[in-house]
Amino acid sequence: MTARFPNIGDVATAAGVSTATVSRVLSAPDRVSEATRAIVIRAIEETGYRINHAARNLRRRQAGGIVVLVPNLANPFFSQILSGITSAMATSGYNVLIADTRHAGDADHRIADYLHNNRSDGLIVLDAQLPPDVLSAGETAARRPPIVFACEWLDDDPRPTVTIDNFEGARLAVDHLADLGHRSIGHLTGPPDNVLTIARARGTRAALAARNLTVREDWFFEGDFSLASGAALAVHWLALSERPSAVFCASDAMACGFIGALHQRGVSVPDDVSVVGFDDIEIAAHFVPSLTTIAQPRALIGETAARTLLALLENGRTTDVATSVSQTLPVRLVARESSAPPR
Amino acid sequence: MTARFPNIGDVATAAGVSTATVSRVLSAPDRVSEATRAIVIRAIEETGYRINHAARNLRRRQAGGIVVLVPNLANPFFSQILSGITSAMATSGYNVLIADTRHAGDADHRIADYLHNNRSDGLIVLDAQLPPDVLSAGETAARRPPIVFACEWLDDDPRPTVTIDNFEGARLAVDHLADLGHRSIGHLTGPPDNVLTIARARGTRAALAARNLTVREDWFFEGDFSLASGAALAVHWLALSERPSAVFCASDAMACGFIGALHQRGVSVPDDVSVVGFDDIEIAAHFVPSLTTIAQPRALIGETAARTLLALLENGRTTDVATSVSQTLPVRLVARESSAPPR
DNA sequence: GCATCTGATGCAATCGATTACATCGCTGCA
DNA sequence: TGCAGCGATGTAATCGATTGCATCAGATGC
Repeated sequence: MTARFPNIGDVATAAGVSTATVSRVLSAPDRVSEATRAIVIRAIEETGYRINHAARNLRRRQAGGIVVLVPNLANPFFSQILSGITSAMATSGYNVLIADTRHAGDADHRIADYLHNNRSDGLIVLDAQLPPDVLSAGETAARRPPIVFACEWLDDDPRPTVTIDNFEGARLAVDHLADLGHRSIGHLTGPPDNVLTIARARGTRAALAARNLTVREDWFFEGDFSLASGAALAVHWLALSERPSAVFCASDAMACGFIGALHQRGVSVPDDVSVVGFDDIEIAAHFVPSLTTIAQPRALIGETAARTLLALLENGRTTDVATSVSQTLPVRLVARESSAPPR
Repeated sequence: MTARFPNIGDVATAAGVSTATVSRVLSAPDRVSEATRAIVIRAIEETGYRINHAARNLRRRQAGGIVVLVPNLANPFFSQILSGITSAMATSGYNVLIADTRHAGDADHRIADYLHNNRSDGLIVLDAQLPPDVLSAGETAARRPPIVFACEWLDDDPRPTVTIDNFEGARLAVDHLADLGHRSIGHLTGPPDNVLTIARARGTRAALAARNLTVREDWFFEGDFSLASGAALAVHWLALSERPSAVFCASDAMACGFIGALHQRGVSVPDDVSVVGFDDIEIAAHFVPSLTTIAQPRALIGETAARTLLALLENGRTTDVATSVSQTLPVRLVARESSAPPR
């Protein structure tokens, strides 16, 4: 019914060459004489030929795409990392599939499916809390596409990882508050088994200790990085008989939720309590009050992860060098209105 | 070097049947006797067989995925729509590719590539401001995969579109402010050639007129939906000799940017000026002050668009019915702290 | 002038799943 | 008994690009 799309054979006929030559013009232009190449390119344009990726991928025994496993697409923190990934992947020829690991529709078997070679050529994993059997570097790993971890990581895992220095970030936050004169500092954490939570909480404890400030367990509140959890923890904080004069939140979202809920209850930031966030998401600079936070180079994290994966893929095609590098990107403190000297 | 993955032939051998039967178990289970089906399924499990999508797509002459064109991945407004789309697509077998149309890496030719049938089986377009030749329903359209527009649309375009009632949303916002007693109401718009901008501005003007309130052109400010533009327009607003007592912003992001910048300059919301946003993004409820806004059913928009596209794809396979429906989803006002009676 | 080499190109097998068509065995009816 | 009909299954062509190997023309060397 509908006219067939031109295929490589049609181009070959139009150019008066064989399909092999057309294919070479597409994938290895150097192996074709300049004159022939020009003719073929013209024929491609005239026929309106578009390469059929399914056929190419089948023959090349590849999937043609990489998959990004992200814990929560709706979190603006991740969208900018995705931006960096897609930007770095744009010219590579690989498709970028994004899968929300916490999403109902994306059941476990679906994720496991992505881990299979003929579904994707590689993965960037932003969620290290997936079931261990899914991510383990175990025996079936040979059948799996290469994985690059970003933001989160698995302890003692040899695979390449792109992270920031979370420990240092927490130290910067606590030092900043201590420098302002705060002696009582609380901390809102992420989910307890999360590596980021652990690293940031350790950094917080270490920095407090280094400043000779007491580490009070009842000033550590367990959240989950979300706006809602920050708001919920504000209620717990208000219920304390003795409240810290400053709170370091393990994410900007929690910080915003926390400040918002305090505001609803007539508690003012930074007058009544100073707040420092983590991430420097876009809203941080515009929040009321604007949010002091630890900035992560989000786009750079994404780009770096993507480039590392591309290198792995390239490597896999040629030699079998085990490219395993861990890259730690810098964080910095951005001081804004939400932190001030205690009253 | 690496052991080959089991293919459909290996499964056939293991089960003692032909590849055709295995294929039928996979794609048309009804056409295989129950006994054989059980044997084949066992063989699939034993061999660890995974279907090769490249081969299937090649044979079926399809791309195996749909593409979502989104103007800005980093905007949280879109991420929830994407959530809805991926959720509705999860069980369909189609991959979901996300392309950021405003992103440097995604040049025009790349987008045009997606518009070609053998690159994607269908598109969901959230950005109606792409170059007209890219989206036009013109002569080459037959060679193109079906398109569903969502959020934004092209006027007089026959293709299916999922939107909300922007005109009504603007009316709700203005009526709310008028009900509170505001007689002078300004409006921050999106980019001037955007359909949403136009519809919301028309709704604003109509509602003002219906209330016998003057429509003052110097109280209409041109933004671009972003946080930064909201902040920039706050400066312009402050420069007015006569300021409206309320401002309706065409996006929550602009509203937050606007309020944040006013706060920096000592102007308080809602005491000095009431603000209403549009979208009800997650932060709206947690902002300081919490933001009165027009809520859009974001996940539902995504799901509806996805389902419409799936219906189109299904249709295309059987009959050639021109499925062309426009669906308008409801909006509602969420009153919060940022709007109050004028002083 | 002839053998050899090199670069360009063509031939044809191949990747793995699907599906039109053929086949086979069985039931049921005349 | 014979044959149509039907459900289940097998055979083999097919989708479109890639690539190992063969071929060929022209250049180079002796």
